[in-house]
Amino acid sequence: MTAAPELSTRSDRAAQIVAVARRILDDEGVEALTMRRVAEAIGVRAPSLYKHFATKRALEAALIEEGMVEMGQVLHDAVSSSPRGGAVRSLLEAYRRAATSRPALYRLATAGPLPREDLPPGLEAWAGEPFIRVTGDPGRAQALFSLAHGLVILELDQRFPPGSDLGRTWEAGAAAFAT
Amino acid sequence: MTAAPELSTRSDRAAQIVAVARRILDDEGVEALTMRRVAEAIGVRAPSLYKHFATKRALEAALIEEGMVEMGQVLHDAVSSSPRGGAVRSLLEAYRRAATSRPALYRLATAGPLPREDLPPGLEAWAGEPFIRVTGDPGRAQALFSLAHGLVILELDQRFPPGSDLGRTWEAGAAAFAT
DNA sequence: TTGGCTGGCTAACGATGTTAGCTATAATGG
DNA sequence: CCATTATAGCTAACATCGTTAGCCAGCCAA
Repeated sequence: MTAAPELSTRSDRAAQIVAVARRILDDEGVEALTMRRVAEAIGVRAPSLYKHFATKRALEAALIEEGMVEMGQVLHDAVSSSPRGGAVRSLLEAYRRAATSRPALYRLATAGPLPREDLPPGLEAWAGEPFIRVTGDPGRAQALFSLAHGLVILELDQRFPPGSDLGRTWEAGAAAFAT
Repeated sequence: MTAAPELSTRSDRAAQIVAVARRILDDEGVEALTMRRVAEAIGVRAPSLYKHFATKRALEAALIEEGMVEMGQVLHDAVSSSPRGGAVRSLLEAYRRAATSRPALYRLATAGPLPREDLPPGLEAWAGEPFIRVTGDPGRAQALFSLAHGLVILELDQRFPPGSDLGRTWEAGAAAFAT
């Protein structure tokens, strides 16, 4: 219910860099996201990017911020419009769809430690709110988030044995947390 | 209950390389695991390693195999010796302890796609068996595994907000899946 | 006019995985 | 017992990566 936090403001050039990086990430995958590749797509040389982002990690943080905003919005919408008693399922469905439709960004945003110092304060909490709304309890919220993330990341990485019925797997997860 | 599958056999040198790589991984973290670092610790030059492992990924696969065997053994033991009705909790506790005591190996073994072609057949299924024993259903087993993995990886990556009571989070997860 | 800021550039560094090509030693077969 | 072949090391090098140093052109304010 809380309003989305203030997002970072960027110069035109910086915004363009982020947009181009995002397109490369979505279209060509995470291994294509190199400073030289981003620079080339803009029509500039790699070292020039460092006039706008101190490090590749900082550029990634901008992408992570974008990903968290989109994901948070999707999840807030999902729980707001969920049918009576079906909030957990709506949340999990929305989570799965949002993550698998931008797999590289999801991975970038969730693998490894969060660069919290490069993210707007409050963003993390805001994006996680839907889990609290749906469970009513911080411990249960974090457990449900862990389940959702585990399901998504294992699905993206094809860690389930080939031929697994992932629909049943997600359903079993939802059933465990349904009220 | 199934017996552990046959493991890979290696020459003395290959086994030594894996052992050294494992020590570096455990003691110095994943970013220290480079071909040159491993070679140096053995007293050899990096290109010589390629006489024993075709690629770094193949060496990592050997480490992943080791990790899956250790983890599988721990989980099998945990469900075998679990008190009546407490199998889910025993399994989750064992999973958490085994993963967090070798964080770099756990990450290596679970981040990104499995190099299935470099792993002994049956190992993956054997390591996952305890989840089926405890849930009685493949869908629920995969969901419980997803929860365990999500909890562990988010904990290792410090993705939970600082100050979180992870004990409560794990307990909430166990409660959702307890029979 | 001058001085500094902005944002490009080239050249280069060090690290990484990996390959090519050479060589010494060990094993094997006639 | 010698000849050959496989094993396992070596050096040199390559391409790619993030990143830094140092230079310079243009613009804007004092």
